[in-house]
Amino acid sequence: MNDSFDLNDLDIDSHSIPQMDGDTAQPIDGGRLAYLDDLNKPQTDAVLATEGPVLVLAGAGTGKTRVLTTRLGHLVATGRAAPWNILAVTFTNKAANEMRGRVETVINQTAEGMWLGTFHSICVRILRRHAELVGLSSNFTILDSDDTVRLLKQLIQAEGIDEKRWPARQLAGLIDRWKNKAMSPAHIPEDEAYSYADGKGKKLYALYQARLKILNACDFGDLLMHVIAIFQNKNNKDILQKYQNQFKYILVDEYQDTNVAQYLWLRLLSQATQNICCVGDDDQSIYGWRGAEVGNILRFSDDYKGALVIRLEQNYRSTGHILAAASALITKNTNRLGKTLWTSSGDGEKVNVQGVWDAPEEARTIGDEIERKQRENHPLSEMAILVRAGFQMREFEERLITIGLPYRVIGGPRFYERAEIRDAMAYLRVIAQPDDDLAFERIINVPKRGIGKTTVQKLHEHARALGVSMTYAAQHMVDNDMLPAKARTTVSRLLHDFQRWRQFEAESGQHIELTEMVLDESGYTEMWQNHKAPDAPGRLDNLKEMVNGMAEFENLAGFLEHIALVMNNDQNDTDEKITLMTLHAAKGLEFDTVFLPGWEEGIFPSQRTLDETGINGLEEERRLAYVGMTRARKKSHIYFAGNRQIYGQWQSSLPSRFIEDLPEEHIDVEAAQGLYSTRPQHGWGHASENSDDQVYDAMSTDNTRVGYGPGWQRSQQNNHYAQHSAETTYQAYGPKKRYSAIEGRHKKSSQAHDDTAKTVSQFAVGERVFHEKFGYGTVKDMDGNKLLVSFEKAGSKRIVDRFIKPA
DNA sequence: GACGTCGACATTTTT
DNA sequence: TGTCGACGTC
Repeated sequence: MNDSFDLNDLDIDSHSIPQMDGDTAQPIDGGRLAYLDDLNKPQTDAVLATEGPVLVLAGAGTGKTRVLTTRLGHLVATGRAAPWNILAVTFTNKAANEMRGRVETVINQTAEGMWLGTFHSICVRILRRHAELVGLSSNFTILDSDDTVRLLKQLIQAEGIDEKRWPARQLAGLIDRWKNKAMSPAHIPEDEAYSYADGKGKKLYALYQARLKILNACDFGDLLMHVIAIFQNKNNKDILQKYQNQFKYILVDEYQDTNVAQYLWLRLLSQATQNICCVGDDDQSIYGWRGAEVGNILRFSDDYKGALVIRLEQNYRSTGHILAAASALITKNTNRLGKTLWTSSGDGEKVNVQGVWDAPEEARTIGDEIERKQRENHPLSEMAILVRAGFQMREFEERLITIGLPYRVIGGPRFYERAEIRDAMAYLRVIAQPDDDLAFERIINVPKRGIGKTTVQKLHEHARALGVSMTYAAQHMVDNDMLPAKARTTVSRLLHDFQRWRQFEAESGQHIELTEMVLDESGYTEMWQNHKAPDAPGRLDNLKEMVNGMAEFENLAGFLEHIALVMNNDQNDTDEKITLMTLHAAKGLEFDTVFLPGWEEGIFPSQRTLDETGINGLEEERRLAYVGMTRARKKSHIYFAGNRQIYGQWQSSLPSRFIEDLPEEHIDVEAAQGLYSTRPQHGWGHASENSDDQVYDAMSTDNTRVGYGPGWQRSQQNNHYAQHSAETTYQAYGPKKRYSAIEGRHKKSSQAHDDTAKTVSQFAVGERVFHEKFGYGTVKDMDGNKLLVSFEKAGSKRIVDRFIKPA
């Protein structure tokens, strides 16, 4: 897929690439090195092969991070390189932080000076030094995707393009993809330019870049692109050479996730020494859709002649059956380098594959299994439910709430994406960088100061006419009396405020005091104090949290940069909770038990992926399945439902083809006799002898009936469950007393929580309560600590009282 | 500026 | 079937 760019075109070939003779990658025979003691042979080789290009193919659970950190430590400990001679790049800040911590353990000293960070953070560091070479000043702002979209929206409007037909988001995606491929506006081929607004894509891209320059801003893609441009510019060859000389050893984590731009960047930096060690696993490449090129890792040996390829194949994580099933699955992929994972930890338990009637039953089954394991003292923190897509989560959340199991969702809205945080940040950004129009515009009327659309429009036009930023234009308009009296006073006051804050920052450098001052004097805090929305106090708390968090940073600039690059929400709570997240988010993590629901055609593999990217997409989906299965240490459960509601429509579904990729000897197929093996002729079915409590639940979950779709008739012929379901359907519409009668039976089945059920709840019927997820509601009924709450927005829910607060 | 209505849309996501 | 954004009205 790399034919989309051309090395000659991008001028990489103007620098000669020295060829290695291959011998330089031999392990050296040093004295006894304690940190090597616990490494196996290939791991040791990977650490010791310091010279020349090395590709470490690290299968899931084979001790990749350990090799990386030991290698880094080894380079320093043996004096091969000073910390600042080492460049180690990762994709996420989390990975970078973890690596830093572990390197320090290995070498028993701080890794200070080492260039260890994400591609983006390292690029920022380089770019701040040479910003003027790409027309920026060194205090440039880093825009996030939200800013980018808002900026593009303005440009699209200015071009008179129908924003409905050609959404800004789409253009943002397109530009991002171009940047991932290291394509500047000049590089966009004609046919690609036509993929947006009848050929205006290329022009808008150019306009956007021009606008960014005026704003003294960069988006994420630019961080890489600008550095590449600087490195490739013949007028300053010395800069690339300087970095090539400095970085004697380069390490790259998750190499399979690199995109074209990152690949080029690495090639430019590594050409002189060829001392580059890339670690990755082609079988875990799951980010092709956001620009990652598996081809980079597949091609490594061609790119770097004489490269040493080391395979880490001993798996220390999963037991035999899990590993064998996952390995069998992944061998169905054609485009891979190939590894044979093995373990010495014994067979363990087979992978459990289970068919269920529908999504509610899937959630119930998993909930029951979690409770069963909990009774056997398995910690909740060692269990995870991994879904393909976010919409699958809801079912599980509701079930876990109903049965009272604590859970945590990874992903979702992040701290720094909250409106109040972004507003506060916008004030700080304008202080730090007056040209930051996007920030200025965001808060010009927040809190309300009576600067409406008209005034903003005038500022815009004036700024464009003068070719300056809005802050400057505003000052100009105030000075030259170009605004109506009222607007003039307000704008003038705001500009004065900013000047005062800027001055305070410059003189005192007290960024925390500054922030408190700004939030107070701007009236922002007051705005939320007076706000009557139920979440207003929470927002004030978030602001406090932000201010507290600032203590970690030396100054305002440091803080702003951190926020721009580290948008993560440190969810380091180690509480006893089940983890619920997407398969993508699970990469790199591990749990004793993993639940993998929704293995159905259309969902997993995702129909959309299949439609859009065909066989490559299918293989990526399969890798995702592989990633999911290999997260489990001891037990992996796979589920598929025969019916699922999609966009409100009941649809019958077929088990995922990935299930058929799993060898029979490594799985046990439960409660689905004649179902799994006879797909698809007989459709699916469910042959379990269901107990009454499940019938109750099938009804209570949607309060009317269980799923009813084309699968229904087929399943009726051969199992009890369909009959129960039929009865449930009837009951649901029947007299209400049946509800509580069956409820009694349900209680029997969840003994794990019956101890709490005997306690008396602090709440009373009729009391108004609040729930984090469902909002406000009223207690309608109670049974011990289980309440029936009618929520204003979310409808009636049965919830254990510890999830509820008094309103 | 708060609120209601209508229509489009509906994977995965880090920096 | 639900949500969210855009738009229009009081």
